[in-house]
Amino acid sequence: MSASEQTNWQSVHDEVLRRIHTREWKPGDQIPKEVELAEQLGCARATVNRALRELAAEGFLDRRRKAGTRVATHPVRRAKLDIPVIRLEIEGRGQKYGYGLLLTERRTPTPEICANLGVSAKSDMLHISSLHLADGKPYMFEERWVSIDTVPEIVDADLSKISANEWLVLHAPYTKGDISFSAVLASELEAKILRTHAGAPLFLMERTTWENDAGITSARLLFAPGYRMHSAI
Amino acid sequence: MSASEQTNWQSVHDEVLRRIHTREWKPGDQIPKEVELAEQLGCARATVNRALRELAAEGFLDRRRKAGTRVATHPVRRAKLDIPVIRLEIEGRGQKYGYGLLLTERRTPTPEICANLGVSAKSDMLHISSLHLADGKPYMFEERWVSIDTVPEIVDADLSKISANEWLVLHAPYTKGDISFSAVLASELEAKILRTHAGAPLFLMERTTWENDAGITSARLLFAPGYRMHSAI
DNA sequence: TAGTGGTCTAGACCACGGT
DNA sequence: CCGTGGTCTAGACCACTAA
Repeated sequence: MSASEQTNWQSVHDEVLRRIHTREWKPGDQIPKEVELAEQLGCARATVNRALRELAAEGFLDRRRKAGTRVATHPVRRAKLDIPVIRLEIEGRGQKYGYGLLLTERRTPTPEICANLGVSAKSDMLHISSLHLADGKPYMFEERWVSIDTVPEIVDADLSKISANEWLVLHAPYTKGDISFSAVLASELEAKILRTHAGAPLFLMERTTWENDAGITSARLLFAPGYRMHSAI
Repeated sequence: MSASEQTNWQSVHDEVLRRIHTREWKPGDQIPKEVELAEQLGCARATVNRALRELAAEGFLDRRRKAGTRVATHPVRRAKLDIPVIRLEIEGRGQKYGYGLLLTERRTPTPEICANLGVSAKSDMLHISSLHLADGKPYMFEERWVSIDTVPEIVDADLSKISANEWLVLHAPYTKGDISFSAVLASELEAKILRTHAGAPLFLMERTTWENDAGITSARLLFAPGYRMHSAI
């Protein structure tokens, strides 16, 4: 405690976390106010503030003006999922990335897609199906709709060379996005594409993005059997 | 720019994000250094630093000493998943939470659990099966192993009243955790418990936690068909 | 209304890492 | 080496909110 030489915000962070872990401060307990902690630990209040702010963001503390800082009673753990471009995810594991464009068509969207993106049924959209491979094996089947109204440049992109996902990342930044995960059964067609059998359990990721309420894209990403998404908490 | 009245770190954050979104600053571009931005926006360098630090944490910027700050070329999106206690997740949606303990037994773990937790095959563990309900319907089936060596107090807990998950949150804080998500098929037993049919696609969440390399618990959480986990990005 | 966290400032020094 | 971000400090004022 007082004997520590280094008094940077990280050491304060770690010290507070230690006291929580050792149950010196229990869930629900009020901890000393910033000024007191700063005195105890021999640093400026701003330093303590930085440490406690991060701990609150990590879910370990609840802070409220006037009420003080308390150890979270139900430490909501926040898993941070990095959602990289698929190519980088595969290459990052040392596998060879492959990509195949299966279909592109320009047409009006299905009612479901309209609802997702919040666009009219007459929207001009690009429908893209593609397959991503890892070491030559099917890895993920992507079905995507892109709003041509919002991103007109997409019609000039060569989507046989660069995946729609990657093109969009570079050319159409979004301001808002939704992502969801679930489990589904492979249909006949999906099974064929992913080289598995109908009825196999597939991990499904659905993403929709907007630029200031203008729908950009809605995608359905179906991963081959055996896929696991993981993270540290 | 100069006309803005409010110059807090959030306005700097938003202004920089705006310049990225409007492609005034494109992926890979170097942006002005902190001192320059502080001058431009009429605030202290610390304020700019705070804003840019958050943007870097959000994945929009890459920052390196001496090399300066650049717009991220592949904006890795970070989805923040809140992993609350199941009871709160259900109650938070306004549904009635129910819980039933199916089985507890004290025994040595399976080889798979040993591998997950990194413990010996002779460990003293508690094996717990339970079912969580939302509005009376099966919601999640939990199968959990808890190390009695690491958390001896668990044997005195009344797990018919409080779920092991919730008990652990209150009494056994962890320092490290893994979480993974995948899709599996329901077995006969699992189908019966979740009141569905064998072969249904189920969303599986697996969690393992440690306290300084001492394994605490490993859990397999099987969600009823139709479960979707989602998040904003 | 008063106490607590939230933030800003100006200045300083440090640490990393291009050149 | 030396420029850039990373951090600390002391002090100040503000904003929220419990009492």
